[in-house]
Amino acid sequence: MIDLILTEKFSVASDFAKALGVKKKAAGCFEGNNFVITWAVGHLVALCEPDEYDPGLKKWALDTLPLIPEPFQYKPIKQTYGQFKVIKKLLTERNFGRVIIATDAGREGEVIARTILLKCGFLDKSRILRFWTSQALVPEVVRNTMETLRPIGDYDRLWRAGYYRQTADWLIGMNCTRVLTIRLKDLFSVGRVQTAVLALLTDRKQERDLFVPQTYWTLSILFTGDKGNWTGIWFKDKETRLTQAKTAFSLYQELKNHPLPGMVQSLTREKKKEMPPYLFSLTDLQQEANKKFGFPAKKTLNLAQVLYQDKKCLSYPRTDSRVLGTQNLDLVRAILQKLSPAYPKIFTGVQPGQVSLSNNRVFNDAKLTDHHALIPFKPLPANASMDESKIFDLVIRRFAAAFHQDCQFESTRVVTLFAEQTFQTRGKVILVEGWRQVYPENQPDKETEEIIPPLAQGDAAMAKKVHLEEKKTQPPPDYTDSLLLKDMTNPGRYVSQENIKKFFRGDIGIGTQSTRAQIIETLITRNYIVRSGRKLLATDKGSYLVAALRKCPVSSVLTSPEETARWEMDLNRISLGEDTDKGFLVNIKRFVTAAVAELKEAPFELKTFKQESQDPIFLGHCPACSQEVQETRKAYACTNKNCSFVIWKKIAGKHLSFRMATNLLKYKKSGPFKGFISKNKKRFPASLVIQQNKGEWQVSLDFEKPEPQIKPQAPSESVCPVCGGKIIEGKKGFGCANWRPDDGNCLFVIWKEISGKKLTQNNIATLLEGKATRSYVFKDPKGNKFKAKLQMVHTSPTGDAPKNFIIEMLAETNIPAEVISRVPCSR
DNA sequence: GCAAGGTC
Repeated sequence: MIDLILTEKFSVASDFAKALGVKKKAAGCFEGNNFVITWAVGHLVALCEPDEYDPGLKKWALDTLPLIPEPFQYKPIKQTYGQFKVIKKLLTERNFGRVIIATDAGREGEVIARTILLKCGFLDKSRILRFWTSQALVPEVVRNTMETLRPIGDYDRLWRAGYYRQTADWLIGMNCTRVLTIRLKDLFSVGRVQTAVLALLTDRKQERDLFVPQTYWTLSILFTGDKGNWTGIWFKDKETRLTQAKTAFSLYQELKNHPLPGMVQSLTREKKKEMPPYLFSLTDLQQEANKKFGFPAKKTLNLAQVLYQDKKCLSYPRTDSRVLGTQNLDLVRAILQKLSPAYPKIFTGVQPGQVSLSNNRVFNDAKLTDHHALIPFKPLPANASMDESKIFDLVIRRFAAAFHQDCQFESTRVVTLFAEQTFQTRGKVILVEGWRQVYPENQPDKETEEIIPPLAQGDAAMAKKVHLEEKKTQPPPDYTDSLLLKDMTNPGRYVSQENIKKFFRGDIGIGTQSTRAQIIETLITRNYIVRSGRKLLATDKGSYLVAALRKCPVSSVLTSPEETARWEMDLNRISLGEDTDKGFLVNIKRFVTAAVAELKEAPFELKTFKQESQDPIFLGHCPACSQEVQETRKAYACTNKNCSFVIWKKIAGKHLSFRMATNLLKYKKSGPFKGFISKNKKRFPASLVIQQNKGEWQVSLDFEKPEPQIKPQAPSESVCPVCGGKIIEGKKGFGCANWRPDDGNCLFVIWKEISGKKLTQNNIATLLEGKATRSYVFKDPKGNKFKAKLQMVHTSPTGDAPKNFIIEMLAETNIPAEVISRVPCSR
C-alpha cells in the first residue's frame, strides 16, 4: 500500500523526499518508494467571510450584529487553490494505506491539516496518523520519527484549541470592527492582537506626554593616591541621587573645602560568569537587527526568508524557540565543520566540550516549540546582498557564541570614605573572554572603562577634583520595533498577579512569531501608529480608539494585554487537556454579544482624523539631479521641485511596484517583466530602462534580450552613499562633491590606492554599489603580499552614527569572510 | 472596508 504524507510547506516535503529516497516529482507532489509526499502552503483553507453566509452581510449595518455563524464554515483560499486541488484529488481519487500528517508540530500546524482534511471530506480517522517532531528534519530524524507515528486522535485537543483560536479571533474582529466603524464613522479595525498592541503604544505615548522630568544632582570626586587615580561617586543608603538643590550645593561646597584626605574604606573583588546568549528565535533576531541596523521587524523577516528559501543558508526563520533538539547534535557538528574554515575568526574559540548534549542551553527538547532555533546551515553564498549578509552575520555569531565557554570577569567595588561621606567606584576586568570574543565590537571601551589602581583598604585618598552634575529623570523611551517586540513576546510586566506573571514570562505572548511584524505594519496602514525614524508612535487616531474602548466596561478588555494573553493561556490549557474546554467559545460568544450591545449604545464623541504625515520613504536617487526619489500617489517622483524626473506607477497598463522602481533607479535597468499591454490589447514582455532622451532623463521600455545587470560605468555616475552628492575624481581618490563646509562638509572618499593596489574606475564603481570586488593582491605595511576582496560596508556601532562607511578587506575564500583590515572612507 | 494565522 502507498502512504500519503502531507507537510505544511514545500521545503519540508523535500526534506521528506530526501530522507525516504523519493525522487520522482509529479505535479504538486513527490512520488516513489511507496510514498506520495505533498505539501500545503500554510493555510489552504480559511473561515468564510460574513457575506458568504448571507449576501446581505456585505453591507455593514448595526442591526445585523452580532455576527455569530452556526456552524462556522470553511472555504479554500483562492491564492493557493491549485495546491488545494492537488491534495483533494489525491485524497479522493486514490486509496492510500495511511495518511500521515506532517504539518508543523504545533497548534496552527494542526489547524492547517485538519481544515484541509475537513474540506476534502476525508474523515476516515483510522487511516490518519500524526508525524510529530520539532527537531531539524535531517534524514535520520525523519526516518526515526516515521517509526513513532501517533494516532491522529491524540491531537484532537490541539485541533480544538486551534479551532477556538481561529473562531474567537473571527468573532471579535468582525463584530467589533463593524460596530465601531459604523458608530465612529471611519474605519476602526479591532482585534485580539492588534488592539492590545496598540494599547501598549498609546499608553507609552501618554506616559511620555504626562511625564514631568525631575532635576537631581550627582557628586563625584577624582581621588588620587600613591597608586594612581580613581573616581568615586557619592552615595548614601545605595542612593547616588540628590534631589534637593540646597543639599547638593552645600555638600559640594563642603567637599571642595574639606582639608583632610580620606581613605579606602573597603574593597570587594568578586569573580563572576556570564553565560553565552541563547540561539536566536525570530523575535530575538528582529530585535537585534533593529537595534544594530535599524531594520523594521518586517524587513528582517523578509531577509531571513530569502536566506532560508533562496540562499538555503539559514534554517526556517519563523520560530519561537531558542534551542535545538537533542537529536540534532550530529547536525550541529556537521555545520560547525562546514562553517569553521569559512569563518575562522568567529569559530576559533568554539569549545569541543560545549558541543555536547550536556550543553542544555542549546540542546533542550523540553524547550522546543513548533520549530527549533534559527541557525546557519552553510556559508553565505557570494550573491547575497549587503543587508542579507548583515542578518546572516548576526546568526552565525550567535551560533558560534553558543559553543564558547562562559565569559569570566572580576568585578571590583571600592568604597572610599571622604569628609564622612561615602563614594563608590566600580570596575570590571575580563579574565576569560569566552563567548564575548565573537563580538569584538561589544567590548567595553578601554578608554571609558574605569581602570582601578590596585588599591588596598586603608590607602589614603586625596581629592583632586570635586564634580557636581545636574541631571534630569528620563521618561520611559518611545517604542521601537525592538522594544515593542520585546513587550509582545513578554507581556509579563503588564500582569499584576504574581503567580500568572511567572507563566507569562516567555511562554505566552501577544501574537505569534509569524505575525508580529505584520501586526506592526497593520497598525501603520490603519493610521493608528506612524514610523518616525526608528520610533513607533501612536497617532491621535490610535489614542482615540483606545480611549473610546476603555470607556466601555466590557470592550475595554480588548485594550488589555493582560486579558488577551489570558485567553491565550486558556487555549494552552485546552490543548494540553488540562481544562474542560466547553466554556471557552461560549464565553467568547457571550463577550462579543455584550461588547456589541455596549458599543452600539455607547455615547461616543465623534472626531475626524487626517492621515498623519509619514516619514517619507525614499527609493533612491534621481538620475538627473541626485536628489531623493519618493513615492507619491501615482508615481515615484524626484523630491527636487525644480526637477521633473518621474517614474509613473502605471506604464503600458502595468503596475510598477516599489521594489521594481527601486531596482530600476539603482541599476538604470530592470526586468524583463511580463504583462505590459499594448494599444491593441496584447500582452507583451519588456524591460524598463532609464535613459537620457534629448537631455531629459526618462523611463522607457526596452525589448532587447535581457543583458546581465548594468553597472555604472564610471564612479562619476554613482552618488555619495553618505549624502547623495555627486562623486567627483580628485588627485588621490573619488570623493563627494559636497566637501566644502558650505555644501555640507561631506568627507566621504574612496582612495585610489589601498595597500599598494591601484583601484580601477570599475573597482570604485563596484565599491560604490556596495558589492565586493574580485580578489586582488595587496601588500601589508611590512611588504608581505596577501590576497583579498574589497567591499564597502556601512558601520554604525552604536546606532547613533548612521552614515559611516569603511572598506573591508576580505580574505578571498568566503563572503562575508574574515575581515583582514579596514580602510575608512573619510578624508 | 473587517481578524489572526500560516507561507510565499
